[in-house]
Amino acid sequence: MSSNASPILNHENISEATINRLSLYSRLLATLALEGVTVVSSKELSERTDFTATQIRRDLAYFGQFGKRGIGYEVAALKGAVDKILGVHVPRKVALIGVGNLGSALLGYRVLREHNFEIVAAFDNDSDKWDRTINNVVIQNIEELPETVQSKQIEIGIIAVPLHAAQNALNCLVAAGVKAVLNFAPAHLTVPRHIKLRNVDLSIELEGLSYFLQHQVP
Amino acid sequence: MSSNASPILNHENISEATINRLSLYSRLLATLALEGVTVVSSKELSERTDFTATQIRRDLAYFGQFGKRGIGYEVAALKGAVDKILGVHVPRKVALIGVGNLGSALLGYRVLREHNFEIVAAFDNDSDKWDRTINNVVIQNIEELPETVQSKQIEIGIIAVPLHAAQNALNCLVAAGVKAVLNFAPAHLTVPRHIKLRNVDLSIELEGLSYFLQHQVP
DNA sequence: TAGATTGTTAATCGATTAACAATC
DNA sequence: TAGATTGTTAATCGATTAACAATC
Repeated sequence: MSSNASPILNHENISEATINRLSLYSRLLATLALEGVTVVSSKELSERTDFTATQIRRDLAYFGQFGKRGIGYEVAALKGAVDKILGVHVPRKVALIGVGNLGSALLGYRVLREHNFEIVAAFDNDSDKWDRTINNVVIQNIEELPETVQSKQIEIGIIAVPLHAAQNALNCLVAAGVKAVLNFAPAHLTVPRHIKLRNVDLSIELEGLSYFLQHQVP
Repeated sequence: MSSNASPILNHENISEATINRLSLYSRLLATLALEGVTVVSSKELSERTDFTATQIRRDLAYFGQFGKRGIGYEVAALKGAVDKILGVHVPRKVALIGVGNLGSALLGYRVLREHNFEIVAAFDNDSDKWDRTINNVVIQNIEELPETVQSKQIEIGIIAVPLHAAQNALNCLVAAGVKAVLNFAPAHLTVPRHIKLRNVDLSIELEGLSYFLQHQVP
């Protein structure tokens, strides 16, 4: 009745590339479900992605056996399994550091909510902003961060401060006890090993495009 | 006088990982220059990044010889060389597809300008928006895209439309002749091989954090 | 049963790292 | 010269792919 067969093994060594691909599989499976597809083979999945059928089967096999030989994968069940592996259904509480243009936008950003990330506290070092409310979140003094992380059981920090303030924001978050950080500042930040840092860094994307355009054969 | 020794070899097979690291080197070198550092060794660079000294020397060696044995690298010269490899100084013209919240924000976004990406045309399929001007860019009917790409020598498309319209936007851009695309829609898009597609996909970052939190040893 | 497709092993490929000769 | 550090080769490591037995 409850969740079935597939025991999600906690292999230590799943590569980040594999996890990123799982994200794409989840999205593709959602699309297929909308199209009314109920069963899909690794070959069909590969035709709609950049990945080989073998790689897809390999990625899934790290976590269990989800298919039927000779048949393929049941779309809904596989989507459920992948989402469970990713842990996307577990709600996560977030502290936002920096309530400027970007930070304010993030407070109302649907994609965060859709992934069960809830911003439950926001901080800024501009005292004029303290006690103002955006999207039901009160802006606080950064000094209150440790206590708030504790009392609200916050696991994640989002950095939306200017470049020069980013490393300090990160240090505050780590000291306050968050476990993971999403960084929007275009800065190279240093984190202790037990903290997961993910960068949303437009600069890298733009420079990647520049390189491609510069070096393509005309 | 003009640019010196380092002939930037157009190796076919530089990995994307290497290019992404070059971006970070560029940023780190900028920081070092601000700090007044004029010469730096690969060992010192490695201490301020996640990368080993060997890997840094290896990455640079793909493109030429930039250091002095026994000494290290001259910060300003190396930054110049890396930026030249990345092609960041070459101005690029951009067409924006989708002038909603995100698209409007991108029209005024400094990071694009700082990387010499100039949005010179914007398109939307809402006819109410046509002929309105944002940041000196007139919003056009998407049907005018091919002609505009041609006449304005646009190389890059930015997709800022809702999920369901993203693949169509991409198809239009490719048909119009752009060479590279930056996609902000959280969609898995299909491109011909000769087009470079880079995704700014918050979903992947969020799901990566979810996975980490779900599977970390407590 | 015959055909299809998975899950997995073994082979290959590519990227990282260690080691070191060249040289400042 | 002695010490330091690069650029590069060879060894290692890890990730992808090919091949195939298991099985629906």
